[in-house]
Amino acid sequence: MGVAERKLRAKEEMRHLILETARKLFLEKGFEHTSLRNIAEAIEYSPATIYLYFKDKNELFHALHIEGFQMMLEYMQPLVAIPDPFERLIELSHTYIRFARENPEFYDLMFIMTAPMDALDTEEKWAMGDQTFGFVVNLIEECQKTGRFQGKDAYQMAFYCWSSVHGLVSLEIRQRTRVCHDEKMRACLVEDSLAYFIEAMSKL
Amino acid sequence: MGVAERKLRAKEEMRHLILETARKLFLEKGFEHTSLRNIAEAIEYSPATIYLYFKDKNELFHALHIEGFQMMLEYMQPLVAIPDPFERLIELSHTYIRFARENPEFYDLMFIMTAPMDALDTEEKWAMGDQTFGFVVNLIEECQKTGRFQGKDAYQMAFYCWSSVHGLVSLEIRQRTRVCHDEKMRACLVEDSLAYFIEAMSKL
DNA sequence: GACTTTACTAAACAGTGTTCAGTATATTTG
DNA sequence: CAAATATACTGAACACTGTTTAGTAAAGTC
Repeated sequence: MGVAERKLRAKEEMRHLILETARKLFLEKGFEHTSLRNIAEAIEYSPATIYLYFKDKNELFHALHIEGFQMMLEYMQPLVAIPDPFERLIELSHTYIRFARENPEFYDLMFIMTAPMDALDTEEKWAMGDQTFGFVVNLIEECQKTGRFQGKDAYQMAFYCWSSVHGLVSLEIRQRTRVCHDEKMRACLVEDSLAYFIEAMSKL
Repeated sequence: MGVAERKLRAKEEMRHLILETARKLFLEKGFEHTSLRNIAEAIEYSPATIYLYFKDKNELFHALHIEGFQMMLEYMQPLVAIPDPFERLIELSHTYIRFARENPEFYDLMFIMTAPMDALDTEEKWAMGDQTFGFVVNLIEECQKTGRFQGKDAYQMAFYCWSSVHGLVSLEIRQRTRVCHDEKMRACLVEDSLAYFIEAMSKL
């Protein structure tokens, strides 16, 4: 019978509504300044209702952080057109930084905040991160076929690349570029450091 | 007259008591699970008293994060005995990681959390970070005198080094090393990546 | 001894995430 | 169709949080 199916669909729609409203509010006012009560008010339901669709706030964060990875994937789409894997790796770094800068709240959620990770059970792995990371590993392996990164472990190398770019971006997002007094220099601190990274990679 | 001096001393002692108690509780239960009320209870004063010594919670965090930099400085002390600047740079990286691992809460406060930075006024610079960063810049300049990093900007290079090591450490602290399923590999993910970084540095 | 300053606090305010008993509606069953 | 059950939702409470303010009691000054 179609009743059960309709109910299931309604339940999923409600989940979606909560998620989209949460995302909208988070992007408008930031994570720090958005509460479950704000979200509940926006969808015109009681706060308790949210708990019928998400175990707790961390699980809501976790669901949103999956959306973040999908967004990131869209950013990365154009990269497939670049034939040379090393050039693709360089462009990946630039795109990664651009994603972080254009979506700082999402970047925070995906790679800095603890909340979405707390929603994972102990010993449960980080599926979204895992999948995305897999692409980088493959890319490194492709680079190795063209003679680069010889004798290096692709997995290890991928982590190194990721952490290098994350280091730059996360310092900027969390305001630590304020060590730099010169405003002009601060603006290109990340880009110029990335240039050093790329130079280093080309020599490895 | 000695009355004013005694009062000033008492005020400073009280500030110190709050700070030390806060530090103790933060290290015991973590920042997330320690409130101003907890701290007030521990020192057997009312929560409102804390506001006579600190503008708000962020300022307390800021005061603590200065203590963190002093702790870090102590970690770095033995490095002065290393004559070669590049070797000193390498050892600095290792020590930095060791500090982060042995004091994750402090590392978080110093380089990841936004709270202590929010305590700074707009356009006010980050004094502690600035001072510490200065040492790295000097170290890079010394390296340049021995022929390394030619044609690179020392300041820019220092930021690149810092961000590289921070990237590794912050991913670990904020649980993103969970992308790695293999527990054994995960344990040395940071160290092995650091080895790649050092190799890259030696070729720059 | 009266006046003022200082150090402190009780209580409230406005918010947070979360739980649970209860209700109204929708669906299924006899 | 009526009774029983299942579903979706909520009001109100709980136990917190950071922060402010009016008021108090002691200490210091004149």
